[in-house]
Amino acid sequence: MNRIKDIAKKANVSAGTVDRVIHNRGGVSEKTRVKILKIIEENNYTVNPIASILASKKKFTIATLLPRATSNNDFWQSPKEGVIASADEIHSLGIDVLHFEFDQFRPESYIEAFYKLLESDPSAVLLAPVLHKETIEIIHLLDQKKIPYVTINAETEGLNNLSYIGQNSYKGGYLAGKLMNWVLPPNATILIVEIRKNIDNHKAITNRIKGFKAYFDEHKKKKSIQHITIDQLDNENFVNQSLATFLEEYPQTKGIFVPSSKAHHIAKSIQILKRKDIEIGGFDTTPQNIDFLKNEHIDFLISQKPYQQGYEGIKLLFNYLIHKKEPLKNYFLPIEIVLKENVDYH
Amino acid sequence: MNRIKDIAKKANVSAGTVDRVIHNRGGVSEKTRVKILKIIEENNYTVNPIASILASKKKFTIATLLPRATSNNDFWQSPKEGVIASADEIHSLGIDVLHFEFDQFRPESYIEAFYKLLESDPSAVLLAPVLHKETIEIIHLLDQKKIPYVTINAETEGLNNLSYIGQNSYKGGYLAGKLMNWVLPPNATILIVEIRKNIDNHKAITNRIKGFKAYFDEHKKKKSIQHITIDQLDNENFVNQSLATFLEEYPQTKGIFVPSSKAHHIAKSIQILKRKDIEIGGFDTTPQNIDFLKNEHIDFLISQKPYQQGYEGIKLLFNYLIHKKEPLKNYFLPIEIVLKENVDYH
DNA sequence: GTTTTTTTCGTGTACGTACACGAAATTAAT
DNA sequence: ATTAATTTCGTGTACGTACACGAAAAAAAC
Repeated sequence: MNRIKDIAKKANVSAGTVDRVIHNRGGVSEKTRVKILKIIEENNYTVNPIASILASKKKFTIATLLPRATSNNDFWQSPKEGVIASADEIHSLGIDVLHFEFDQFRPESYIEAFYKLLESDPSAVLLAPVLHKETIEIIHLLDQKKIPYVTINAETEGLNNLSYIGQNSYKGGYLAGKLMNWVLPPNATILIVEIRKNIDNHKAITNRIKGFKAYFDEHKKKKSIQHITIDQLDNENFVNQSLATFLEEYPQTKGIFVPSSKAHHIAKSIQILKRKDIEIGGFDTTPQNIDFLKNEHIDFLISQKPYQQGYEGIKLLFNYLIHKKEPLKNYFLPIEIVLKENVDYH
Repeated sequence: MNRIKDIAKKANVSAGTVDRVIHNRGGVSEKTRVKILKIIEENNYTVNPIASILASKKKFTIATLLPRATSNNDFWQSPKEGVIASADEIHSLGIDVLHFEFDQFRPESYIEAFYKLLESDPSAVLLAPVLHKETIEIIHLLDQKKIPYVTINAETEGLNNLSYIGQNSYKGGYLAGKLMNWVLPPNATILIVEIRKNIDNHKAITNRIKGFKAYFDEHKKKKSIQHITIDQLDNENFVNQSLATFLEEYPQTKGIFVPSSKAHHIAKSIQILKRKDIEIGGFDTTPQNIDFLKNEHIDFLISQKPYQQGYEGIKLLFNYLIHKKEPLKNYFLPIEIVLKENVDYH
């Protein structure tokens, strides 16, 4: 038996007093406080979290702020699923998780969702700061209210976030470089396809490209690396045209690196152009990407483990709120290589 | 409010009666039983596990039966760490996890540990049935006592296990085949190095080899694949000799596949023999293997995610015992590719 | 020394469920 | 109809902690 009662008896005080000491609620003389702490120490007593949660009326709520998944194919579906799975596990432990979503291409919807989130007065927040500028502008409201927050997916500097959970984008690109080098013959030309213009917020993509190039630099593989940017991804003809034009100009192109989750668009065009000799590598195992991985028009994908970002993020906040467990500042998730041969166990 | 009391009130019975229905403890007329079940359904009431655990005196214990890790470098260190981490998380929820270990090369120690485990009268068991024959002989004692058990790491047929958690070895070998093919020039000879003779229990290794060869068969890559078996791994000279002899006979050898966790021994010899042109692939990210991965004498490793095997195994049993959540029969963990470039985030 | 203020701490109830005990209701036996 | 046997169910207490309330003790003010 090692209950609050037992500690109390050993200290010749009541359970209430011990409780006050444990929770730093004051109203206890320094003398008895020290005595009780010593006895707690000696008996290495710890509160029974089960009883504690039951007795405590205070309900914790964690709010999440993530881009809305526009379809089941969307990248953002996965973090959401991870969040929900984690939330389910801790729901019975008195934690509620509220979801707030925004349109990642409409900054104003981000701000709007953020304010709604604030109104819910959460105990903690999980957010994906993909809109960098806006995040910097409003994040101080969380600091001000002393609401702890964890960021996922987008590494962002200058935040007082409790932790970041996600991938090291540079290393992800670097690994992509290695894989691309593996699958390509010597002296091939590589094309890097960027998708949107002026996306100041997608630092991750920039870092991936840096990492990708760094691999070739460091290994003295003198490959020609070209860039194009394709804006109108939804316009299939436009994509085909852009690629066809490029490939005419650079016939030695044997590899295409897509540093975003949109490799499947490129793979589709390459399929239409009947260029079986071109290897494609990209990021994120969305259903569409997986389709092209399976039919061998995409050679490799690198997963950011988005599900885990959501899952671990919620779990971390739970441990912080309930068990007062101080997390690390950064949790870099494994950089997972997904090929046709292992995608099914992914 | 959705408490047992509320359900009781709606059904015009007392909380005790509802409790009896929930736990199938009998002593309730069919009529009221059905009524209560209906009301529970309608209000989708679920017991509060917190209060339930607190009120329940019954303590669950999960026993584990795993090979002893002979050093921190040992493969079996990881599942153990996963088990411990998972056990820590649920300890406060009233679950104790007891560890039983054996020497995987002494079957009698396995039997001995098994009987000790039985004496502890666990609520459930997690075991790695690496000793196949012995497992088949004694596992019925668990069935007999109706103790549910989960197996990890070694896929074994003919067991009444609740679940299996581990890798699909065949697919692991198949993937290794693809990677080996990527890194090798055409027309290279490949050597498969088996480590111990007569290990009837390591079905996984056999399956990996099958998968490995299947890749080359299916892709019509006419590579010459040779085998050797090296017994005395600890005898470094012997290993060097064996490899040197083989390489003399087959000078075209450019790749070595080690379908076990012992690739580092081979890598060391190849390093000594100064054959930088030979690529090595193996399994399991033990510290020693990682060392050779980092110094580029091993090209790739495939991880079985041993930590997750332990972690998820305990978690699954917890959910089964406490939340009565029926698990799937098989949980095949991701087949993770580990290269020098992503090993640090592993 | 008395009263007032402040500090310190003990008591009691609540959290939601589990389960023992025994009372009430129903059914069976006479 | 009475008693006995059986079924059905209500009550009460326990699990260990949190926290409000207010009493007792100590300190301060007069």
